[in-house]
Amino acid sequence: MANTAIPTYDPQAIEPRWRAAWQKAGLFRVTEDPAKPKFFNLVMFPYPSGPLHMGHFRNYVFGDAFARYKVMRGFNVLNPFGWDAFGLPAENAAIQSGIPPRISTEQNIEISKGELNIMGVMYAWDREVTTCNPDYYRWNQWLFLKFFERGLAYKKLAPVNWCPKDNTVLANEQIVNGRCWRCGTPPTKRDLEQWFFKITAYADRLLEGLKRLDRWPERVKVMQTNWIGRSEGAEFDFPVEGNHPPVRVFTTRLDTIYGVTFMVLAPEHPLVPAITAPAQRAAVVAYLEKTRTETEVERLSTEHEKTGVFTGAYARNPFTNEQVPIWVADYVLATYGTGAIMGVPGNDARDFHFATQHGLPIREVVSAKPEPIGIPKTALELGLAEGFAVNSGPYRGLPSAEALARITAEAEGRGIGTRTVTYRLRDWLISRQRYWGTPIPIVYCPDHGIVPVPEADLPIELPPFVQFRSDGQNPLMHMPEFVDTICPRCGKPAKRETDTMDTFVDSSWYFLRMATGPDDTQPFDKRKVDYWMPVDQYTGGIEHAILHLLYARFFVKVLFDAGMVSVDEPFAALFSQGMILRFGSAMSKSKGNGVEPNYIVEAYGADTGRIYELFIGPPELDAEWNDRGVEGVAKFLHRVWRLVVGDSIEARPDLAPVSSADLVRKLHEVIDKVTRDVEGFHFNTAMSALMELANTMQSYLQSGGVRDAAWDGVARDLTRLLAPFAPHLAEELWTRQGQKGLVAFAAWPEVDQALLKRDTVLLVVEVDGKVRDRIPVPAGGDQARAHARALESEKVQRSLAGRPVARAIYVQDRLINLVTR
RNA sequence: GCGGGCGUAGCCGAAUUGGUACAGGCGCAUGCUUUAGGAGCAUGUGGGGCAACCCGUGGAGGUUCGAGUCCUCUCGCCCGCACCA
Repeated sequence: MANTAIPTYDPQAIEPRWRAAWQKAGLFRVTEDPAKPKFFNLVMFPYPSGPLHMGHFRNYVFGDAFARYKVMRGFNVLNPFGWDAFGLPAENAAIQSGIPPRISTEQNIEISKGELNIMGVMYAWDREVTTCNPDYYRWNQWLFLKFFERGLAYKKLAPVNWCPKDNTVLANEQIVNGRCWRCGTPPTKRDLEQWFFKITAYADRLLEGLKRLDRWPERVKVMQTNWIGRSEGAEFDFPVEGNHPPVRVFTTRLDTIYGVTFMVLAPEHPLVPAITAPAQRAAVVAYLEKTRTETEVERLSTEHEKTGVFTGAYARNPFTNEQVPIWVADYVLATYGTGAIMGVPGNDARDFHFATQHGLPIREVVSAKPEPIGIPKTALELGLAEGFAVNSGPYRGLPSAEALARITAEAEGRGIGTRTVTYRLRDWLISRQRYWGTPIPIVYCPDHGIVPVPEADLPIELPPFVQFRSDGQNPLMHMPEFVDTICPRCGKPAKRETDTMDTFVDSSWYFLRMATGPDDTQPFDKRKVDYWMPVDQYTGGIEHAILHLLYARFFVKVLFDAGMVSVDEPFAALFSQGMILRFGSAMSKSKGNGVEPNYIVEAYGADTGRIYELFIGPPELDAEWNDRGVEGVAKFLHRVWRLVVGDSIEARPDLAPVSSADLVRKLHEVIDKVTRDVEGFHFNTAMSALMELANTMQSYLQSGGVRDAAWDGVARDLTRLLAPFAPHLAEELWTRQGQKGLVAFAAWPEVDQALLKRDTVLLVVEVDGKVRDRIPVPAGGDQARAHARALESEKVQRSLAGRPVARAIYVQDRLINLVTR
């Protein structure tokens, strides 16, 4: 059947030519043109780890296809890329290999860029951002100073999470299941002076903003909401017997105050040493030592065991005037609320376990009825805590909510408590005791203490070449030429901060830099940023649901308050794509289950790889890579080639004929479907619609259809529909169809609603809800006519078996249901 | 434990508001091509039954003319949070 005069589809021969053409034509080269509608399309920029695999490409192919589509829809599309280039892997690799991070990073970027290119993934490279370049990180330092000026960057001594493997501290967000997010090592606690960003000041704004993000996945919003963990309650003072200050507790259930039978302080609570009685001192000290040396994992593993010791001190319940013992226990966290709680074992499952374990009394204060019904025996029954206050003095018999309101009012009236809101969110710890990051622009002066580096002295450059140490310490600490400086205020000798910034600082504003392009005078250009922001479509992995996406939102809110940007949410629409799995787990270098882009390009061509990634499954779900599936896509593209370029097609007169009108209608159905699917990021169903169109074109030719003008129109539109997804093939076909210019810049096909209409539809006929026949009827017909036609059907008559039709349900052009009962 | 989501063919998966269950791909079967192989192309393909028909979206009920879709219960799987007072 192969006609030697017709060239076959040879992707390796055509693809490089079209990539050169796009570069020459400036695909994705943009300027801020107020006359055109803008579209900021962004994929999360990666860490430059060198060779990519097809798992990485899912994100890039989605982004590239979507950006190309938006160009065809007439938008001024900003489609930039960059490298989140600071961070531990390069430094750790350098310690192993001796190659400086700067060099290995550059090499890795070149490798990755080459692979993006051969897959036809194009970007506005003139706006590339590489975070480890001084012309980027100097603006990190500049922004740090702005945060410092606004009181949003501060230093404090705090018990922090220390990763002994990575030799650095970690932010709370970077502890995943009690382990370091990067290397999986259980962190230990250390008391260190560290730099923080005051993200807690924005807790409510970060929550409120989520409500407006209607084009974000629900699960990401839920995760962020839980992470921020807002809870309303009251702070409340318990006087301590003896000459001690009162202990302040936070509770959301002040209505249970009559049930307090003990109090608990966190081991790190500052009052613990002061109030501990001499007789208990040894036991308390031993307990503090034990909790201190335990890792998070060890504390988690003893989850159900509520350890603690009595301090020997007593507090007084201001409502009952009862004496209650004060304990220390590590189930109370120093970093949440006030670091102290009132123990209400009759209503709180944790307090119940603690009381049971240590023989403390349990009193019923919440009951299902307005009178006591007896203490619940299991923790399960606790926590179902809404009911009526009982054993609660003047408040007994009141519903929980009312008791809460009244007791809170009394506490406020007596000046011993106030309504407060507490968050689970902690301030963002940004110090890292590592070399490969942005130096924090601070100087320590013996006379002036913490002194910010003046803007004019920026950047504080990271020494490009350093001697790494076997003990894992930050090499900067041991470089006098870096550390020794003078105080910007008094000129006397002073020391530089040697900690560097968390790399999540770098990624919190890179999109603003991309919206600006190269600029020596400022971190970003407000005019350009106002034009491009917010990001209209942001695509990346779910692993950043909290970390990066929360930090970036925080940054933009701060910059909004500073008048530097005009939006306070950076990402209008977010898409979190699933991973590509192979042999059951995520593709990765270490597992050796990656598929290399080079292999795909050489074996099938870049377009096959791209379409397969789009077709493999629902974009938001993980998908298993299947080598045979790739071949199926390759067959599809070969078929498209034969159809469009004009190879002969075997006639099949035995098949149901496809008319020219059928073909054109199918085209418009597919235009409609693909357009809606792409807008909704349903690339898998968009690809299957394109396959259907090709199958219909095949059937048309098989049943004797000819390649006339209508056919040519269909072929041209198929080419345009393919352009964002199989861009090389589409360009080649476009040229072979005699079209001028690049299909990349052609207009996206429009649906002709009139052509979607059918003259005749197949009406489903049901009898008592069961499908009995399908009959052709004129489209848009009325019920009476359809009913009459349905009754003519032999199959319908057989089903009715003479029974009268009691009523009929009619859905125009879809079905008629004849009901006999 | 709390929160979110998901169970459809041998496999991956489609199905506006409740209206023809299974589009598209893989696999499989058959055929074509003088094709050296597991290549290429085409056709067919949920199960049962000779047929008329019957059955079929994890399971059991329910609402409805009509349920993959809505409701109740139940089983299984995945993800997130996890002593947050």
